[in-house]
Amino acid sequence: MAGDYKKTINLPKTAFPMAANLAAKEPVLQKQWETEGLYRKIRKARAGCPKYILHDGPPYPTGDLHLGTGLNKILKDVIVRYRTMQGFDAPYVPGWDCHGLPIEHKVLQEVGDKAEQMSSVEIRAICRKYATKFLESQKRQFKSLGVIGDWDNPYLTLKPEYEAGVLEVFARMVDAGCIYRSLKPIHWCMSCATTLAEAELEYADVSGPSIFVNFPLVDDVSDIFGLPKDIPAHVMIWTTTPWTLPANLAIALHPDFEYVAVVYANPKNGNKEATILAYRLAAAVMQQSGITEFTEHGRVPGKALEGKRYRQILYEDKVCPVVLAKYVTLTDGTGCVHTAPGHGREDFLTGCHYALEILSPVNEKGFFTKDAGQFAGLHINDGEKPILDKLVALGALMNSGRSSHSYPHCWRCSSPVIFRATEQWFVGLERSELRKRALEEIAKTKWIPVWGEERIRGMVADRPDWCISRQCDWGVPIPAFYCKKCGATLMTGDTIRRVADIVAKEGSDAWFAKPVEYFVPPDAACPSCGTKEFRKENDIFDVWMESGSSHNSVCRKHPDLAYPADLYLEGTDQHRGWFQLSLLPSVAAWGRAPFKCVLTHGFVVDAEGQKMSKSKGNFLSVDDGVHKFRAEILRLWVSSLDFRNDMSVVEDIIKGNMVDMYRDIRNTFRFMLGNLNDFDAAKDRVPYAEMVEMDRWALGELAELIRQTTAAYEEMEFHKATIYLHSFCRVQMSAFYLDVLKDRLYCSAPKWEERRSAQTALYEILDALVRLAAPILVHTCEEVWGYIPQKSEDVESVHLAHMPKAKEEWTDSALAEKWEKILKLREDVARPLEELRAAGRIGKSLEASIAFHTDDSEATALLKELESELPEILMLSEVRISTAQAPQNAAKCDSLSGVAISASVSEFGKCARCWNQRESVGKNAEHPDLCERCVKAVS
RNA sequence: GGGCCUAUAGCUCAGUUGGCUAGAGCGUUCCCCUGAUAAGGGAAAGGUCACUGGUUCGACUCCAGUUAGGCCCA
Repeated sequence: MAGDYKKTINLPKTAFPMAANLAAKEPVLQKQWETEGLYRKIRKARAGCPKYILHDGPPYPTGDLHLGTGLNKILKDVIVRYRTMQGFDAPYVPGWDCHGLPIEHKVLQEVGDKAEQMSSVEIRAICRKYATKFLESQKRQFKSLGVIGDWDNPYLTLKPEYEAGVLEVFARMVDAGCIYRSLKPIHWCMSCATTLAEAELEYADVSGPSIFVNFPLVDDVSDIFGLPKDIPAHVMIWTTTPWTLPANLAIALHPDFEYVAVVYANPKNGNKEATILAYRLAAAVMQQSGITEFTEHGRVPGKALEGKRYRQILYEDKVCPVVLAKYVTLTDGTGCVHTAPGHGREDFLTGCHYALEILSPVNEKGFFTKDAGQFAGLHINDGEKPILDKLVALGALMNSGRSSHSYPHCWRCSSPVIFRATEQWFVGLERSELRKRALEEIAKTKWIPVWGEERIRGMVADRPDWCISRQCDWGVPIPAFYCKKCGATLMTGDTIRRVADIVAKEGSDAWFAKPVEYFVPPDAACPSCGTKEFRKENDIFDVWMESGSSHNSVCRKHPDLAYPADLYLEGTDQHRGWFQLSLLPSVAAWGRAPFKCVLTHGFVVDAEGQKMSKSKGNFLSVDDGVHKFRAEILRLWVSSLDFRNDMSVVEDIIKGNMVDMYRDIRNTFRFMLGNLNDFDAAKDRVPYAEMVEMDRWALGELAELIRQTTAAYEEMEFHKATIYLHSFCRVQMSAFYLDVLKDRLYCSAPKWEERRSAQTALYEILDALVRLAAPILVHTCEEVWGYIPQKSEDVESVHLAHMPKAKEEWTDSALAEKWEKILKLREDVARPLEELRAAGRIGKSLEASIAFHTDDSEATALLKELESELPEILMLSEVRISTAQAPQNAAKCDSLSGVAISASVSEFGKCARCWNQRESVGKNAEHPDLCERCVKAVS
């Protein structure tokens, strides 16, 4: 009876469940790793090994954790685990960037009006609480992704020792001469009374005035343009910020553009006058100003007008120069640019070039100062009208309208920001050749992808000096002292280190809580006037200075880490952010880049490729991702993408493709585990040379997989590693090798050599596969590891194990070549079988018989050589080779020229045990329903 | 507006120095198996290589531009 024979075959047996049940299993494994202290065990196991330092870029602990931040951590985790398994000591110390405006802003909002009465120390305490709360939430989410690291001891920029490390870097930068204090126009929020970094600006379209103003020339230009001497000449400018006109100190022309003098009758008084503007814009501007009758005179390049003086129209006795600047364009305005060095970045540069005053007659709340003369005391928003009125009265306002353009706003209070010159601390890019040295370090660093180098190079080459002052409370103080008498600055490397020592013990709160005497060296005197009384600096550091000092506070200080780091890995937005602002302090303080290699990834975007944001409603947090897909699926998804591009989240795709992909890999593991159930690697292993050829082929494929996958990990091309792993499970294993192997595994007697041969191959494959996949499928591979009967490496966790190495003997190119042909042949055979199946004549391929028809001697020779193996390999009842004419319906054989294939229903009896249809069935008297092999197997 | 980047089947990716009919896996459709079974196997359909020009005997590949999207900056 068939039922009886079923008991005699070796069906796979394993407790490894088919259903992953990740929702339940992931937290259990994560908890287990935590309680068993896996991270510490790994450190211990790899102690003394070469280090591989991936230095974590600190996220900001506020709001929901973006899935992209989770993706970043997953990528880091894959790298850390891979390096660990390659035998490196690869510690991972995660960190958080805890200070800064966003938290302070939120806290101040929550506290409300009471904030006015609170001290800095009190506000900072609330900020600390806020940061800690979100940090813990983010930590939990990162851990839920299966990311391993020193979660119990992360680095936090708010810890005293971290803060002291920032000051140490700063002290060295001061020693190196890179730090200076200067008046400089910077983005300023009038309502918050603070400077703003670029990152703290939000651009929005605003509608504002758009005016054209004539400034009367003092110097004579009649010869240049061929004008009558008696006509007063002007230069016409255009501006959308009339309130900056009191600060006007120059008018900039492009040196090469052509300028003309236009003569017309002033509509206000009918007087004939001339004004200069760019030739290409002249007619349009005049017509726009409602002047239809005018004549153009001369045509000279801007450089011909350099140094000509004009009168600052708002002030009787002020004379300013015409200057040249290459940033002047002809897209808007007149080609003559109103220049206020105290109110614009380019204006400032031009001002520096021409040694103009950095005039900024506006105070911190936005009111004109006495330097604005008649406008003093007015708020700039209220000053617009008086200014325009005066221009009208003077007949200088040629045109006045409104225009809409993009304008920066404070991210904190959303009010429009201005450029205002104030005293600030700067990192000077030209000091101590910082820019040059930074560029050299960029060239020495490996950038992945390569265009990252071009990107950051451009940014560093063009960036202005770095303003590191912030007028806030939540941060590390800039440890400067000012003489109470003369205002001179006292700040040296040594005074800073003195503060750093105090901060290391007491935290930066001390600066806000203790009097200045606590910090100033006992005998310090003002370098300028000798006074011994000082006041403390109120400004704190830009947070980038803090996170940019992590190379010192973390890499140099942490016992597990090292400087420089092997790798920084963040999104490509950090070329301007953390990468650059870590590079500058590191180069200034220690003379080299803090990293050897920088890897960047794209962003997580929605299904349409649009960026995810809360306002669009397409935002996904890490928690959302884990709940929807589970960490393991998310990890597989992240690993399957080419992360150099943006990655779009399509929920159905992740749920469909990734879950299917996961299942393929999981079931491959399960099949192998089930069939190794009775295999004792110590006793039953078959030496390579004695293995069945197909099993040797499988090991050859495994060797290739190990090579390819390892190379992909090495190049950090995880999507390739993932494809190789999946494709191996799916194509080489499930669709072919494992399918064919079933007969041998199930139907041989348990101890037969050919069965042990197959098991040997399966054992090696399982052993290698589980490690190759472990950096990605951290939970599943750990689960599999627990089911492997005799591990080749006696460690409790797969994450303590090493990456597999292909044995040299496994690679047999002649064998691989031969089997490549066989696999092609298999595809050719499948088509005629499909026809039989469609006709309802066979079900499984074992019921069919195949005949190769050929008169080609080469093909015949090859087929003859394979004849005896082919029934097993192709899972057929019988394979015949015929030199007779092929029948009409024979199928073409693509892989062998001159060969046709015909399929027919086998006439042999079906073995009741192995279900093969073999000639030998019925030949044995004792077991008339068995084939020859099965007779042996049951005897 | 400027710098950098991306664009190949429904999805994720290959496509070497320009060279036969552009590949793979997944998904889809149909079929088989029921001894991996909420598994497994097979077959088929699917692409104007974003678009437009140019260079070339020949372009997915090189060049220019356009469109869409991303990051950074104004």
